[in-house]
Amino acid sequence: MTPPEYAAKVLTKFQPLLDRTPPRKLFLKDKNIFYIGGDLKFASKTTRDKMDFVRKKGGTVVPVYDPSIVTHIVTDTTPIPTLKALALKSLTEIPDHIPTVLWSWITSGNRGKLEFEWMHAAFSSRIDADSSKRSSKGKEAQFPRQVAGTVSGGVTNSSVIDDDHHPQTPSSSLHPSSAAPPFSSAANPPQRTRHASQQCNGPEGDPLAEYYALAAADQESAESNDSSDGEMPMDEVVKQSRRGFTCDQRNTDNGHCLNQGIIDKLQELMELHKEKLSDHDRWRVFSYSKTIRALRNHPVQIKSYEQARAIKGVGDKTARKIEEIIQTGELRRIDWEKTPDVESIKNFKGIYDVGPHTAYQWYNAGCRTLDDVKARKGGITLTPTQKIGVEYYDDINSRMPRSEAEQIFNKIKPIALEIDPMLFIEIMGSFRRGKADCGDIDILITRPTHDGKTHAGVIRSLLTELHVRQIITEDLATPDNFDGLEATYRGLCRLDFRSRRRRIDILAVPYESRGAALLYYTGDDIFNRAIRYKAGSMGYSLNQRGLFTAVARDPNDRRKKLTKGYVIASETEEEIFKILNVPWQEPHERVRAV
DNA sequence: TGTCAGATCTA
DNA sequence: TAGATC
DNA sequence: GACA
Ligand SMILES: O=c1ccn([C@H]2C[C@H](O)[C@@H](COP(=O)(O)OP(=O)(O)OP(=O)(O)O)O2)c(=O)[nH]1
Ligand SMILES: [Mg+2]
Repeated sequence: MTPPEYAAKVLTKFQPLLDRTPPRKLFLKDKNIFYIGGDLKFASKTTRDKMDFVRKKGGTVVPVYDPSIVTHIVTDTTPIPTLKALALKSLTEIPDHIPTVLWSWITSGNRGKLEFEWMHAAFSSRIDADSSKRSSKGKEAQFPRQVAGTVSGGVTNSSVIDDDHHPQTPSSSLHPSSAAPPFSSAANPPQRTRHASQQCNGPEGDPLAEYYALAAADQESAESNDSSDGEMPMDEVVKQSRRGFTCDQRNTDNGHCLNQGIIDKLQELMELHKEKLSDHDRWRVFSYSKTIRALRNHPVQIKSYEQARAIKGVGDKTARKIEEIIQTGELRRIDWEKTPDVESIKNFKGIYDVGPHTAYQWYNAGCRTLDDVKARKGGITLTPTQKIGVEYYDDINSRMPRSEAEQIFNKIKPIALEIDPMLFIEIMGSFRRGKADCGDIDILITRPTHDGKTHAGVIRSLLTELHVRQIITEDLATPDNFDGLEATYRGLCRLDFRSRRRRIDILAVPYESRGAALLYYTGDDIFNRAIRYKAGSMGYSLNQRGLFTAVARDPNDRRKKLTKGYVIASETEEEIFKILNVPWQEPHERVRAV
């Protein structure tokens, strides 16, 4: 568990406490305090009293320093211990919107109203730090949107906004500044109807106590090796990386999200970028999805550019967008990206085996609707797979209840076991993650070799049998080798003759690869990419066969492997997690998609 | 400025 | 090899 | 789009 996660947990856990005291006395409401007492590892009596005080006044005590969460650092000690507590090497690394104040600032609230932060600045060098600081960054000029119609007849809609020339904010002249309603109305009301509950009391009445030990322990293990850069921590200096690995961070079980308004807008924009063709747009989607995930797990309402910017993965551009959403409730870039092709492209891509390239090809051939495609308008051609995709368009694009996936699997499994009772056959993907609905059925097959036999040949038998029984009805992609230990199959299947068609995938792997295969096939896809990325950053390579070391890559084309490397783990998921220093997560915890 | 996962199947 | 998909 |  990472420090921010502790913070998040604590924050959500004690939110209900805020309800008790009359609002006007809660002068620390919305303040997230990181308090630095005398001793880091041990919360002394007075420290605990102070924390209690903070909470009583509506504040939140954050047990671990995370600049994206903390609003105030309260310290009565000198810079050195303070920096140590923050894991920073210089006071200048503290963002300007987080003031470092003395305890006296907190108590000043007792006189009716908190005094100015600068009056209680702990360090003169940071006297200018101010929590009320808002973006006030150099405002970007406004740009007129270019000829709107340029792309419509054009070929490659790649969301061609070169950011240097067309900033995210289209001119208001085109979108007559229709004074949008303040964002607050949309995102504000975290109706606190619940009351403080019993569960909040930990040992000794300090509900945070249990977290200190955990956090401290975790700090050590996390910071000692997992700097997310994979570089050696040279000195004592631990610099706060802005990069982290998505696979390391579980989702916080946020019932409701304080930043839903922001998320909705960014998501809408992301969905538009998904329909574009260029690599640039693909990476934007990658980036936005990261931001959205971060916002989902963020326990605090984002209220400023600075606050947004403090979140890992949120850079200048996105922070500006968030600021716009906060201030106006709108995001003009959405209208910019909402080009006429988006809808057609989205529909075309719904056809199985049609991706961005084919979709635009057809669009440029004059197709606009599915009927156009069916009519082969513009002389377009379809592959056999795509024809199946058109025929079962609706089936393929609907998800099935978990129970149906289970029923189908329960038909398939006995058939497989009849072929070879020693088979290991499991249902994977979203089903294994416990999802209530499944986009398809993913089946993993392998077989122990203790008795000197293998599952060679069973894929052929199984597929044949499933066809005969009309469980599998169409093939989409058949294995390279039907009789090997490795095979991937894709097709359509159905529970019975009156059921919808469902997508089915079968993966067979050698027994030694079962751990890596389980890991891969459980996903989700984002989690896989993240853990593989982490592996790569640590000098390993991870795929469905195993975790490899010493994989040499072509420096010119990094996708090309020069050496296969050596397997160092593949039989269990656990060993792979362990080596990669990824906290163990059950399948249902490996959800990263937004 | 390069990287953001790594593999299989099809045409 | 590129495109689509897992 | 973000980050090293
Ligand atoms: O780009 C991808 C897609 C999928 N997978 C892995 C993870 C995923 O869990 C599994 C099965 O893929 P599928 O497309 O079936 O996803 P799912 O997680 O099962 O979700 P759904 O319910 O949409 O099928 O294959 C990847 O590693 N990368
Ligand atoms: Mg699936």
